Amino acid sequence: MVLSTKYDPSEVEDKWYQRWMKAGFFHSEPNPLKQPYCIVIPPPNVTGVLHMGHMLNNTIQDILIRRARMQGKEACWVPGTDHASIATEAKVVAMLRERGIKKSDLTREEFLRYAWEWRDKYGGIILEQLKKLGASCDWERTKFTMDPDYYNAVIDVFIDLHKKGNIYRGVRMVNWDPVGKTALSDDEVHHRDVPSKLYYIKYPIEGSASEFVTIATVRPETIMADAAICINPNDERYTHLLGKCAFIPLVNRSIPIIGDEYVSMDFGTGCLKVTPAHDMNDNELGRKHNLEVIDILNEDGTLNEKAQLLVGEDRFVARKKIVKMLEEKGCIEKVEDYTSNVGFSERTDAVIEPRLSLQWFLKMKDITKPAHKHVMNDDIQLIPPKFKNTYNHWMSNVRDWCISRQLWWGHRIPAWYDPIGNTVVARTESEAREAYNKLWPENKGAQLVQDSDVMDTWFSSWLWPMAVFDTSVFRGDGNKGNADLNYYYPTNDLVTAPEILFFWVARMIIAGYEYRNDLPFKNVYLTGIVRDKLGRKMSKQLGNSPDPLHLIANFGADAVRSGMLFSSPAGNDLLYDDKLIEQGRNFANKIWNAFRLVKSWNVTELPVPEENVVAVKWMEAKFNSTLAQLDDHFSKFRMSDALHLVYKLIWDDFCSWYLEMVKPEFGKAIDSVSYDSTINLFEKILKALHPFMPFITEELWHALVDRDENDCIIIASWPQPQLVDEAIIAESTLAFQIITEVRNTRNAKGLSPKDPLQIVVDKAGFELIDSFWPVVKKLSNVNNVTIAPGTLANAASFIVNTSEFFIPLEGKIDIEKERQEIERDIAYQQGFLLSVEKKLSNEKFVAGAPPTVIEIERKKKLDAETKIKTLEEKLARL
RNA sequence: GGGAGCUUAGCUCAGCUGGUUCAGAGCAUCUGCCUUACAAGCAGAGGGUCGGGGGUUCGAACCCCUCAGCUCCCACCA
Repeated sequence: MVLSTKYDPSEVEDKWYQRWMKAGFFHSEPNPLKQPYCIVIPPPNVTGVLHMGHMLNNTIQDILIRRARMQGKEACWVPGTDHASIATEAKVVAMLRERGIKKSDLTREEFLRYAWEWRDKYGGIILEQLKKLGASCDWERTKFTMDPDYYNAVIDVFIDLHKKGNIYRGVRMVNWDPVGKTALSDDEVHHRDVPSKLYYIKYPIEGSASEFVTIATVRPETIMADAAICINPNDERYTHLLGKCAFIPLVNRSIPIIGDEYVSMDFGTGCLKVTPAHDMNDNELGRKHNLEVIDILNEDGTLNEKAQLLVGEDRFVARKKIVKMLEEKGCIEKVEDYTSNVGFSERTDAVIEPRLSLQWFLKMKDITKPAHKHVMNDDIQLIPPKFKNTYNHWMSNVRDWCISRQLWWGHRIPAWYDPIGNTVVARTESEAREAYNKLWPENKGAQLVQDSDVMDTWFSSWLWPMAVFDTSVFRGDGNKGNADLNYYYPTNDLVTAPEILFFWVARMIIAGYEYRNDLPFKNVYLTGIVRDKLGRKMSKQLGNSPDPLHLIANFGADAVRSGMLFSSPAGNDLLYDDKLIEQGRNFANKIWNAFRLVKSWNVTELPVPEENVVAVKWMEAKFNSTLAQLDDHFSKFRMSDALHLVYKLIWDDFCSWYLEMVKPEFGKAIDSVSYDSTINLFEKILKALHPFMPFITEELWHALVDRDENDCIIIASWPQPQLVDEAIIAESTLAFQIITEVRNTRNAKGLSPKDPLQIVVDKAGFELIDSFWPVVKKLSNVNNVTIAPGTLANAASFIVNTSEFFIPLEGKIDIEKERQEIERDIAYQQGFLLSVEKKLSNEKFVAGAPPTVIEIERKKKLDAETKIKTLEEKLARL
């Protein structure tokens, strides 16, 4: 069999993914004999396509799941998608527009039919892409937040929380998108600095013809909605106006002049026009001072009748026109250039209008308490822990959650209204009718209309860790849940992005305590954002995001997975560079070639060479030591460090050292004992690597040894930690130093690696490594080690651990160069010695430092003295 | 404005309780090698006053103060 020198992942990856699926390795069922280990996927938007953020996030989840599976746990990774009401509705609207259909021409039912059609066609794409990455999700459990049972669960929650008095309907300021005609959550609003103007407008004071008060505003078109003028009560310039009234220019409506410390004295004129209907802060102020709310804008951003002026004009057109009108009236004192921070809709890019709107809200104050507490006391751990502070800050200042959205795609609010504004909340129209008739028997027969809004997407995804298993526990009827829920919940780890810590993570914790009185997961691993190598966020506009599927096609999923992880500490952003993926590919290739080497060996019954005995013992020790560190890294979610460890184990320890130690000479066979040991070690290493690089490890697992097709590494048992032979590792360090020194000597003297050399050393030096001599001889091509006291002339020499080693080299020594090197060494050692002596002669150090530290310093001193002595002798010889 | 965090090699970052695993890793760079597993490789090497200043301590990358720069989150002053 001829194997290519390059590893080709393309066939291998699809082949194994299919076999794993066929064998059902991803599927999990409750098993009382096994410990459950469960992750619920952060459900990607149904509209989504895989981007680099998903790649990182899901790679980490897959690593955790695969390792847990190998550890013998009942590993269950539940996949699914989120209906993402705003994003999906936007895509459907866009699709309809392309077909020449306007949303406004459709009925709700017609629109939803298109929406489902769309989701049936495109909704599964992202999950298929995850398969390419190797994600070992339990696809039989795939869930969608608008599956019928999930849909009903969301309705149940609304009804239950309403019954408990936690959901109410109220007039509140929301971020209004006048183009999308919908309320947006704060995260759907992006702020940008835009150049604008600050207009100074004069309001005449009532009862004093010549007196004015001047306010500064960027929104002159809203003056008709003013309810007051506010000054700071400490501002002596204006205190005399308190209690008086002023006229709004053009419309000549009288408004009171009030005082509040909210107003800053040094901004603008120190006088603020208060417009409760069109500004968040003014709204607060208005509520505080009981001001009238005058809403002069329509839902599309045009002025309405209440404005009296410019009715029907768009707000920005109105702004220009009103400025002109004010100028004509002489009401503008001056206009300044100004940069204001304006909110834009993430979806339509329209300027956000703070707007009063009748919305449904969830009271957050009480319901958040357990969620707050259990993160602060570490029942739920955030990783990295710095996010605890952020979480605390947010949970201490929660606002009520606006849960209604003016969209059609989503869970429709189960509220019905009669023509005079009475409201009933119920699961179905007939239940609503029944309830209504009971409450208002006198209105029996009145027309009931269901609220046309749907709920915020997060109001469904906050149930995710429970609802993926059981959607029947949200009715508040004491249902304790099914076997799945009781087995898998609480889940173990959640892997997600920090930017949705509040929108999603916190709310799942809230829902978990509300409906299960238990945490939804124990650990929250917050990944960083994937940026380009210049540190910019990846975005479509910049075109700086590579297509993950292309990367997988070009480099293989294993390379992409490991490449991403090479540089991704928890919570830190990842600066993506193709170099990382190349490194991953090179790594796969390295393993492949190690396999090719081992596979090329002829095995026969031979005596085991001395160096192989040492090599196997050493590699075992190295493996066990690495495994212990690996398990430690995993326990702390240090995934990148864990990978680096395995990388080093394979590349340095296994390939560079171990295989070179046992590798038979060209054309010669290997003994069966060494071969079996090598296979055994290789298998263990593949296991340790499998969570990171599932495909190549599975391929080699089968290529290395003939196995049954279903005897797979994916279900093989994770290696057991064993006692580490520290002595052999310590000895190897010295042996490797000697080998390196010999190689260096060769380099320096221009000697071919093919020419064998000799080493002469005294007894103490020889005994330094004892069992490793055969290894040293093989790896540095030394054919003879002689024990002789004293020094050797005409030889290169080096010092390892205070012993001097000589390599006889007739006529190859450059005396002047040697002298310089030795003198430099001596100078360094003397400086070092001086600092140690200084430390040791410091009485306070000797008195204060722990004995072990002093002992170490004493040894340093002794070693330095010995080295200096050796070096001086060497110098004298020249 | 409120909060959090960062600053260590050319780049990306480790460095856990102050002391030999303390100045590290990977990548990049340089030198020499197409040596029968691997040039996607092998063998080596160089490179840092741990952001500046001050302090605590026998001892500081690590603790405290201070200055400078950067990043993120929240609220955003009309």
